[in-house]
Amino acid sequence: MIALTISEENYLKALYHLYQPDEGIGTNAIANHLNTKPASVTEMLKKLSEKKLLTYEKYQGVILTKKGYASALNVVRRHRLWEYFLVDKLNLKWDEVHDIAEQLEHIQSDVLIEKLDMYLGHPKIDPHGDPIPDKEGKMCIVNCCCMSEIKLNTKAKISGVKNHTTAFLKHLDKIELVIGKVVKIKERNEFDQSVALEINKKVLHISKDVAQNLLVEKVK
Amino acid sequence: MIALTISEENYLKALYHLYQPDEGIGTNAIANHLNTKPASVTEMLKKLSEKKLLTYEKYQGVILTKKGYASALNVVRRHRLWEYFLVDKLNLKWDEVHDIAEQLEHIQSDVLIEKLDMYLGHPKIDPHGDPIPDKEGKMCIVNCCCMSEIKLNTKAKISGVKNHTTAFLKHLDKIELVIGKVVKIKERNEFDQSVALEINKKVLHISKDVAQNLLVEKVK
DNA sequence: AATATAATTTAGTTTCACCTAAAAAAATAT
DNA sequence: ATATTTTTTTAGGTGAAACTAAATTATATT
Repeated sequence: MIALTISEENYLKALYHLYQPDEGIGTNAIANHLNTKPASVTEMLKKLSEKKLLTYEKYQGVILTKKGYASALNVVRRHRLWEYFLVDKLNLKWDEVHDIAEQLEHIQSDVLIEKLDMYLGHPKIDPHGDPIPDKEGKMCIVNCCCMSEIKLNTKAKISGVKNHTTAFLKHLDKIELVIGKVVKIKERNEFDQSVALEINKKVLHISKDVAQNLLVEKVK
Repeated sequence: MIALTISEENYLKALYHLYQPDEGIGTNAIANHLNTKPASVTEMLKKLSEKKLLTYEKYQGVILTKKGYASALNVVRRHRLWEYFLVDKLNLKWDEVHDIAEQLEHIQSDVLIEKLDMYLGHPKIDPHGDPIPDKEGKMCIVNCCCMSEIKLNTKAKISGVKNHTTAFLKHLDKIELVIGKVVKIKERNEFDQSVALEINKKVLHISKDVAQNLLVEKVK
């Protein structure tokens, strides 16, 4: 594998996250995701295309190649392992780790990552409920769906978040909706799409915005 | 404190390491230390001088200001804490950690470093025997001197290395001269400045180059 | 003190990753 | 089908941090 710049890695990661089946990813979407401008994206796509990390044709949207996908997954792996480390070993809060992991993910050293993975005990899921790819890019399938799509009166376990912003994560802490908690969906309001949950006999009302960003797993 | 670029931090660190009392540091020395060219150094010195991190006047050599010194020490602190982490927690070998720590030292997050320091138990000495500055820049005085300057028949404990290259550290591993080992200086050869050591009744001959790069502490 | 050598600085380029403004292509609406 | 809007690309520029080559200043030697 050729060494990539931090920017290149960030583009690959963005493409990984923006991927939708049967859709090329647009310049605007990428620019938006990376807080940059479409013109800058076009340039970078040309470069990455020359490196065979993605297939790019003018105006056609972009798709990662096998090689590009593997590189992207590798960045994701590093990011999630570091997040796990920060929370599990250094006791940082789950809302504090994203920006730090954004930096740590770019440290170049395969040995480091292998040793870190070993030290952490080969974790499979990061603190936000996202799966951690292994060395070969394999990761467990998280059998989850969005809280706003689940049927009434089902029991479900909070298994992850879609939104990784500090604001959202802090809000979840405040209402004590942390990963692992088991809830029962009691009511969905037509008017504002808010949801009523039952947690240990108590009722908790959450807004549509919260429900839409929560991932849950059905529980028997 | 203003955020510095990786390059700026590397220059400050170089200046810290190159410091000699009553001497301005020359452009050539810096360029050499950073594997760059004197012309590039001049440019950077101007920039750092504008940021009040050092005092610079054309052709006069350069000296860190209080502010610059503090920033440099902070980089050194981060570097050494990460080295400690890599060896103590991840079980990397002491000759593998330098390049990785060179990258990790630039991660920007005060919280991270405080948590890391706490997690490691506030270590005072890194795996190469160098003192780790605390948050305020204070560090313990390592009362050591060069193996090639020590008197005959003194007992001494290996306490650090001057040379941090992989080649040197691997060599030390091979001859089992690791930090903490207690030796007695038995003989110094006029001819090649090589040194004979006694370690547990056995005799070990080390070259001038090894002796010059080993730091020792006298032992009663 | 004059000259040779070494160190340092200036001037002019390069590369990377970004930018703005304008042009071109594609998608959408009338 | 044409016009409008949106998306994407091109063209030209910027700042950071490096570079080379040439000029300048400092130091060392005779």
